[in-house]
Amino acid sequence: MNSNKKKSNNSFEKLATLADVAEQAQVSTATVSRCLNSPERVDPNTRERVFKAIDALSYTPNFGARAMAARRTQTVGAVIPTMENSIFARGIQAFQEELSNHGFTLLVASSSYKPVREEEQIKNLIARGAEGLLLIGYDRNPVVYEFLRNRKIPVLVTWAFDPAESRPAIGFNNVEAMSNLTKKILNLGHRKIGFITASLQNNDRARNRLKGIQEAMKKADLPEKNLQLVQTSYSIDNGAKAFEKMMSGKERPTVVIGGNDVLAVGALRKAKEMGFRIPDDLSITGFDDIELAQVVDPPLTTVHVPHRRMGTRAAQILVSLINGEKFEKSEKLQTTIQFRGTLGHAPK
Amino acid sequence: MNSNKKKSNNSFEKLATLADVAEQAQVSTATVSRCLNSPERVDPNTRERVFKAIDALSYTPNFGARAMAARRTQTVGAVIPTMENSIFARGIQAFQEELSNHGFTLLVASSSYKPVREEEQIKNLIARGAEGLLLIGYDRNPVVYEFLRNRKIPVLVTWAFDPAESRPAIGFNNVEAMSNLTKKILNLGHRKIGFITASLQNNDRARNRLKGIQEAMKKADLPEKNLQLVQTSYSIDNGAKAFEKMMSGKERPTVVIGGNDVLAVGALRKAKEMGFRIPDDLSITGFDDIELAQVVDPPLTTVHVPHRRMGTRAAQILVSLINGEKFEKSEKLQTTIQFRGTLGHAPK
DNA sequence: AATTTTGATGCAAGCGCTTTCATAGACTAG
DNA sequence: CTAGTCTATGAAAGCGCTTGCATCAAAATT
Repeated sequence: MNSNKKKSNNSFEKLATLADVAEQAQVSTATVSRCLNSPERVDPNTRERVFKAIDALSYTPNFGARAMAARRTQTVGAVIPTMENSIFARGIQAFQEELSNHGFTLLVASSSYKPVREEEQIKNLIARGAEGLLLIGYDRNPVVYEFLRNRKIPVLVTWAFDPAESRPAIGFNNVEAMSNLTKKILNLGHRKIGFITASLQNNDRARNRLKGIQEAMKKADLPEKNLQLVQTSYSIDNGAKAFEKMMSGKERPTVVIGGNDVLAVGALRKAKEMGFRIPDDLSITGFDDIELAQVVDPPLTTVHVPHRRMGTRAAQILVSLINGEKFEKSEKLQTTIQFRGTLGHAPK
Repeated sequence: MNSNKKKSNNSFEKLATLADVAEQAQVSTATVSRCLNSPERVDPNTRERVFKAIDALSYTPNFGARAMAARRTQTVGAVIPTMENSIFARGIQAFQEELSNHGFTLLVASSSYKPVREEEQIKNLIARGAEGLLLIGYDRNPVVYEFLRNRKIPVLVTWAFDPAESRPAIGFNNVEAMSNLTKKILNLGHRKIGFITASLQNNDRARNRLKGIQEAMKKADLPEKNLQLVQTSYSIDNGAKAFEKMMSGKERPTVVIGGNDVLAVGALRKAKEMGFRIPDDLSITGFDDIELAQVVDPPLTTVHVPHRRMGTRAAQILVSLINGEKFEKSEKLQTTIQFRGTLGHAPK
């Protein structure tokens, strides 16, 4: 054989590395690296040679090596409860767009609403070099927060805003949002309310939405027993089942509040199947205002959440957190009630 | 100060590394590494000491370093056109579940239906160590395939199956699926067909669906002009707009085929707004059978795709491809027509 | 013309891990 | 009792990159 250096540049038994590019372009690895990271610092002629070599070898930098040497990754992580429905999709999309405006890449993972899974995913994202984390809601094992604090990873909570909590957050006040909706509902004469919610455990958002309903009812002097509760997990079918269960009792509510649009839409479907005329016989409301809400019939009255604004702002805040800037106080976004066709007066 | 070794184990100015754990546990880094990767090969007592140290230091392995040293990542990448609606969600979910059964982690990225963006994301995933790639549909710049071949990264195409293509794929035959649907439609007496589709450029799936319609029409001796086409991008609102445009001509179709459920649902919404009774005045069909299809009113007749099966099988195939096994021939999954309420006889 | 400044490049030390090979002690078998 | 076999561990060589520092030639300044 010939030289005992690297194998000939023409065969691909190994992936091309920086060193291969350097050799091919007759420069040092340092120069190649500079071509990639601060091209203005290298002579145009050299630069051209280098890029030619890069092309010729189909070279791509190895992210792991780069991250290790440079000790930064320009990556942030987000773990959301689910990707199956679009509850989080629009917000995350905006988050990611804004992130890339700042030169960051997003890694998303989902937890299936399971705390254990969330913890795994958080560790995974950290291991992969996430320099900051976006998490949904406040509720999680304190040791997770402690761990993150130890590792000095900035965390931003979103999809919730709780004035009683001190950690950085951007979101809406779930208590308030639901309380406002409930007031409207009560104004329409409803006195018996059904609430289909996700499990209240490990879910401050669900709990606070419930709290919002309860507060509004209390203010209207309605006893607690006028509120019926069904807990289930988020899916259209589960919403339908929960609705059926709720309506099988003798004390039927005149309005069913869905913990989110997915549950509400399930309830709506089942309600129509069961022959209810909406909203004359029964009212139904949702939460989130995802696309789904507009296309069902009648279109769903729901709490509108400014998804995109939340995502964009979250990105800005997280980036500044990563850059070591102090974040003075959490930001509250306003929700509004989106009246469509499923909320009406209580029937006689 | 004291020793000039690493700083004291109690302060967190740097993140804990393998070496720190080793020092704290009084073993070599090799042993710590073995504790993590093949615990059975280290003495139980030692092991316990090591894990205690790991806990004490909140240590997490650095993925980049590990990947570099071990030269494998147990990671696969997928780039899907969009996360905004749930077209791909169920399939990807199943894909990911099956992947994790095999000890692999999934990295997902989205391209927003833009080839350039897809290319970036592919490179990004490769840089991050993806050992295999799941891509949607066949259509993409040959240099991308060439690049991937050079890097010896197995690629599996999905959401499509084309007997004329040779690369590994698992999916359904878009021509056939749409042709079957069109036959049913023609049997119901429809002669003027509208098709709302995503852009046909860079999208073999959309093109093949069109081809399916055309073939069926040809077989029924219908002239091409009986097919009206509107191209738009995937969103409910665009579906609605496209529908409006299509109906503004004088030669109105009696059936509107949506290139997917999202477009169909948009068309359905607008149709109802415009006063059409569905399916008496006009029929509408979709493609994909996502949750959306069940909850609109009337529920959407659509082409059912076995999302979960496709995802699961894709994972199995990709893993075996990564393990160097040969993949004999691509797999075709069967679609079915899901009759619901939006397809009826052509009006008089 | 002598000196300083500037710009382009190379050298080499790590970044945090895995893994091969060597070693030492504890057992087993002859 | 000695040679051979295991088992548990450690030493050290990278994996592919970035970057501080050194170097050197050319340009700018005196």
